[in-house]
Amino acid sequence: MKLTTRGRYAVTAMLDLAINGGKRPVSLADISGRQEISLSYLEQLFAKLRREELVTSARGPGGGYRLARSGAEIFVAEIIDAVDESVDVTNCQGKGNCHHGETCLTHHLWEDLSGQIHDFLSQISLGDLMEGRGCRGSTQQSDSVLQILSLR
Amino acid sequence: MKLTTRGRYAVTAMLDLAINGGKRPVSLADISGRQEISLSYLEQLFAKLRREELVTSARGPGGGYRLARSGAEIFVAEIIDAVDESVDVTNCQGKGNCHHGETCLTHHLWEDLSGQIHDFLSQISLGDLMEGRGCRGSTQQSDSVLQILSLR
DNA sequence: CTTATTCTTGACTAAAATAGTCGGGAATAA
DNA sequence: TTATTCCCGACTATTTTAGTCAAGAATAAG
Repeated sequence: MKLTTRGRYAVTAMLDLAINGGKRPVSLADISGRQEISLSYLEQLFAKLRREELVTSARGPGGGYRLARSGAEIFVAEIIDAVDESVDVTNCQGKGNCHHGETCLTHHLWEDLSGQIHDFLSQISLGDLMEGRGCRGSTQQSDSVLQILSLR
Repeated sequence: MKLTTRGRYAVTAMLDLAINGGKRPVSLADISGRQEISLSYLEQLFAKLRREELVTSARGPGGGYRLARSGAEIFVAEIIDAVDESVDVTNCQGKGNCHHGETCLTHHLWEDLSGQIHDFLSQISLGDLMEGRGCRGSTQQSDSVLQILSLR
């Protein structure tokens, strides 16, 4: 698992879709306008999201994308995995050129950290994010996400 | 906090220093040879590590670098912070262009995740890594790191 | 004192990843 | 029939990462 701004874009876009997608699908043009992400870039991202069956698409006027499942069943980790290619395993793994143990040890460190990040993001669904805090207005909101995210 | 291969290089190099550094300082040429990291690249990294006072240097023949503190007192998070410039805060923060709350929410998500990663890596010292598993030979080792890293 | 060693610094280059663009097409609802 | 929207591949620009190069300062060892 890799964490880049691409993953952020994807999660933001999916969250937009979860919030603004009711009965009608949501067009990428709408998401692009609201989230200020380049339309063509969104197209690239959603091609991957569709391949991973996180969204379904409908062409033509009034078309767009829908979540393939409910927001409560789509987790942040899935979204990131869909758009960010997996990390290339470095140095010692496979090649056997592990000189003194150090390389291998740090390798395990990164692998495990990566696992922890994955676990963390696998617990958070789009539904959780939707219930959480907004940006404008009140500072009161449901505690569900705040607990998970340990936001103050 | 950012996680890149640069951080991996730095931790690997520091671990090499922790293991091979006894009374005498360790030259970058040695680390370069053992860890197969470009000497000049190491120089750049150690310039930053020195600025953050994680290592001390000695010039001249027999010179090199030493850990500024004992390995038990130097944590992985410090090393990564020293070499990887802090992440640029994206979109909604500061600018106030937070359209519907979504942007802001994901922003918090990333911030909190970043905090969790930082906490995780702040608990692991070079000393912990040294006590852990090597690459060659036996699969038996002390449990200290294994517990922290939850390696099998 | 001389010299080889090693850090120190800054500028530069190469390669890779990321972000974004462009154009042509296919499906389809209005 | 047409405007809308997804679909797809190739292309470009920008940024980051990794690595190079060269000149110089400190210093231990001979």
